[in-house]
This record gives sequence, structure tokens and C-alpha cells, in this order.
Amino acid sequence: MNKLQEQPWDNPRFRNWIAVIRAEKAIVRELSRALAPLGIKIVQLDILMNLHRHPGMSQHELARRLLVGRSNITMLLPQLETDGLLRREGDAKDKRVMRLFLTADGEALLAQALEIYTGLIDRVMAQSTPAECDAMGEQMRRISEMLKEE
Amino acid sequence: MNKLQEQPWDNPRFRNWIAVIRAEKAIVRELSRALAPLGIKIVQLDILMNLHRHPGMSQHELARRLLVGRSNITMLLPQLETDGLLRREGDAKDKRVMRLFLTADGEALLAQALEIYTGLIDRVMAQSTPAECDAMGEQMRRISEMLKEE
DNA sequence: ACATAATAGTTCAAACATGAACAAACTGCA
DNA sequence: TGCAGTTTGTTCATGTTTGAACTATTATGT
Repeated sequence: MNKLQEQPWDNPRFRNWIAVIRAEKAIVRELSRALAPLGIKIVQLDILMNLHRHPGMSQHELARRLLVGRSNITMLLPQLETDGLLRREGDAKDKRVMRLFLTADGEALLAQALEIYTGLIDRVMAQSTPAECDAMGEQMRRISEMLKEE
Repeated sequence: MNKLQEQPWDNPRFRNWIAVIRAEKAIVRELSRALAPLGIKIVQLDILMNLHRHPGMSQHELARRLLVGRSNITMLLPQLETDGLLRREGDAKDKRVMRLFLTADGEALLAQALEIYTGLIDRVMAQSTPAECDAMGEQMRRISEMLKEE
């Protein structure tokens, strides 16, 4: 009963998972290249996106959403702030928290970046029918849900 | 015609892609935790897996498969070598290339790690029917194929 | 055969992310 | 009120990944 006799790569589930990783890496790589002319990286786009959807978000909440350490946010923000893409305001009631807002420049850059991002995703997802794409999305959401509960 | 009026998160394709990222991050995080007791990280498991399937692989080829810089491999190998998990042999015909092989210890550790890995993937993919899972794998392979050609 | 180009691996500095330790600010309960 | 415990953001040391420059070796074209 040697486990290596039934190799993981013979297991469809495993092979399909490997395919997910590969595709994800390929897309991330392509997106990085496509964003380079705008002078931003993917993490920074993630920040802009989150602040657009949830203006006034705290750094802690931002870190949590991005699945990233709080200290990482602290290191990332100064650049975006001096680039004039966002501003930080001390919360009125709780002096510990900093509330984050996009500036007009931030919104403008975000719009450009999103055009690139959605363009890429549209091209990539056009490899599947809308139904297939939705089914895949559903599976992924179930997975996240399952792992969140553990 | 303001692009932000049709927000990307209203686009099903985009939302489904976000779901992919989230699930992938969650799985990677979980896998990291699960591998910690064995004293290896995901990159190192990737290396062991590749060397098991393709003994005698060169460092360059390994880097290409892992979608990682060559220098990264150079930095990673010494640890694995002193841990006795793999050995490096100079190629007989081409003195530039180093051929990589797993040791018995490497194979043994790989077997343990794969049990953890496939266990996790099985649990995660059990969220979908085999047919759904295969469909997803197919989509992902098409995406990788498409991006490779560019 | 020889010059030129390409390739494998290494080195090194810089970019980036992480987690532990910390200060300041808040909460809640006696 | 006041004290213990929690939370927010920062700092810092550490570890990881990268890309450019370098050496050594091999391939190619004339």
C-alpha cells in the first residue's frame, strides 16, 4: 500500500488543482506586465479597488481584506500618499485609527487600471462559456467558504 | 461613457475571477500551515515534486517549470542539499548544467508531504462534483494555453 | 578554426512581505 | 474612577524573491 504507487498527478482532482495554480500564476504575471506602464503593482491596485468600494476604510480592515499583514499596509501607504492617490485622515472618535480615502487622482488612475484589469479578465474568461465561468466561480466560493470555517 | 458606471464587480467574469484568487490564497495559506510540521515550505515541496517526476532535471529547467527566477533556485538548493533531500551532479556532457536528484530521504519526505497535500486538495475539491472539477480544470488549462501563446 | 552569440549557474543589492515587540488609545468591569 | 485587557498602527529584524551583472561553458556561422 505505497501511497506513491497511486501518484497524485494521476488523481484528477489534484491535476485540476495544479491547472488552477498555473493559470492563476500566468494571469498574475500578465497583469503585472500590463499594469507596469501605469506605475502600480497589483497590491496597490488592490488597495485602490478596496478604497473605491469602501471609502474611509481603516488600515486594519484593509489588511484583513487583502489577506496581508498590517505592517505591510503601513509600508505600502506612504508611497501611494506621496503619489497623491489617497489621503489618510485620523478618525474623529478613535484616535488610533486612520481612515483612508482615494483622491481624484487615485480614482482616475484606478479607472485606467481597471480598464486594463477587466480587459485581461474578459479575454481570459472568454475561454469559457458564461455558464462554465459561473460554475467555476461558484466552486471557488464554496471552497473559500469551507476553508473560512476551519 | 464613464467606465466606472459599469463597475467591474458587477461583471460576472470579474467576480468569478476574484473568487478564484480568494480560493487560491485560502488553499495556499492552509497548505503552508499543514506543511509546517514537516519543516518545508510550498516552494520546496514543488521542487521535490518536480524532481520526483523528472529526475536529473537541470536547475534552469526547474526554475522554468516553477515559474521562478533561476537565482531563486540557486538560493533554495543548498538548504535542501544539506538537509539531505536531494543531490546535485554535474552533467557529464555539459559542464555548465547541474543535474538534480532526490535522495531516499527526499522521496520519503515527499511522500509524507504529498499525503498532506492531496488530502487537502481532496477535501477542497469535494466541494464540487467530479464533472464540475474536470470542467474547471479544462478551463484553467485553456487559459494557461492562451496566455502562453502571447 | 575563430569570433560571436547564447546558455547555465552564481552573486549581490534592492524590493517586498512577515511577525514580534512596542506605544498610544480605547473598552469594560469592579 | 482605575486597572487589566484589547486594538490600531508603527518599527524593526528577518526571510524571501527578483533582476542585473558576471563567469564559465557550449553552440553557431562563416
